[in-house]
Amino acid sequence: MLAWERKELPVKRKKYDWILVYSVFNNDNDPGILAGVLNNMTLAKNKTVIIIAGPTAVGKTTLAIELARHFNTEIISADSRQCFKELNIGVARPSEDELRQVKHHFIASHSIHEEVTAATFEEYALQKVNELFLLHDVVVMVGGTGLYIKAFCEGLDSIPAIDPAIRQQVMKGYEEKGLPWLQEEIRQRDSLFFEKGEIQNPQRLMRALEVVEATGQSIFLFRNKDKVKRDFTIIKIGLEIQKEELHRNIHTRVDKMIGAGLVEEVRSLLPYRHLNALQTVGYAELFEYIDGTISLEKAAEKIKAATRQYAKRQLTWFRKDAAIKWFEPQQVGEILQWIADKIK
RNA sequence: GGUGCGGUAGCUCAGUCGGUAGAGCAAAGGACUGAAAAUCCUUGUGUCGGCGGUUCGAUCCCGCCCCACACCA
Repeated sequence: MLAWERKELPVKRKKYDWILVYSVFNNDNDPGILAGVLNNMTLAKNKTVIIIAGPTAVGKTTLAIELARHFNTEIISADSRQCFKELNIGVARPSEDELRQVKHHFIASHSIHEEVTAATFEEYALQKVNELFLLHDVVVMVGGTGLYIKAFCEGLDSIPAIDPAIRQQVMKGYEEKGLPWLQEEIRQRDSLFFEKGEIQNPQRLMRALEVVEATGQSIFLFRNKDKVKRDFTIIKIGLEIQKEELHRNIHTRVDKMIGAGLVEEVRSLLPYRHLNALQTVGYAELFEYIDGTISLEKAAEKIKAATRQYAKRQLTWFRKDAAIKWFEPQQVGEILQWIADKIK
């Protein structure tokens, strides 16, 4: 067991490699590892991340495990809900058995009480990937959260961190005074966003407002800078199946989740229903059932519909990414062949 | 068997004092750089249960029939 492997080092990633070297020197005298560190620092260009994207219930987990075993490597999940340790059944976390087969990261790694965002993921995943590159040439990333994958591949714009007090004040204003207030604030402070932004979308308006308040600049002025170029190769694979089949998968999976005790899982999270992490398909609907507003059958129906809609949004997002090569989940041979061609 | 209430979009229902109809949800398409399983935008859809009658004109009024629900027998 490597001494550094378990530690979450609270450092910026620029310094990270040096800290690794330092800890390897101090805690581990395996020369192979040291060579790996040095090798990684000088020859990072030969490293590859294989990303598997696609809608929920298409079969991403199974393929990811197959690929990770083939390359004898580990998996970084890119899923905005499976990262919460309190959420299990409802977010279709990989089974114990699957997690035992291949080591996963960003699964049950955070708490619903933490603030986890695309920026959190970008930092976490970059750090993890560099760590894994010490021992592997290939790392597998799987997930359905398009924005997280994008943040990992291209980076987010460097907007300064916003004072939580400002954020709270903006959210409070919206809760109390509603959308017209938000629109009026934006009209006065950020005319650029008012003209070109999503003026009906409270979340975007609030973000834009907190950015002008904190920086004095329109959020749009932070945009469109050059994409970050990562010093490793990225291969993107998309999984897709016929819509009817996907819907069938979704429906049977929802029934299985409820059979597996999802209602109890949700009931135990009732005190935290206001948290962002619980604004999640499967949880929101069962809160209504527990409230007595709707029947269990109705809740199951709503979960199925919401999951179908979610899958559709994922597909809309991923389809516009021209870098993705699409396959059916069972085309493992073709996928491996395609990867081999890209890597060599 | 009798009485009552209803039959309108895929679903739940509104409506037309007679001039062939509209909401929500679902569906389809799309957007989306610190909430992203979130949030937001756009777009259909109809033999108005059936058959007759009255009327220039019926989904609406009248008659009969069919179906569902409730109650009474």
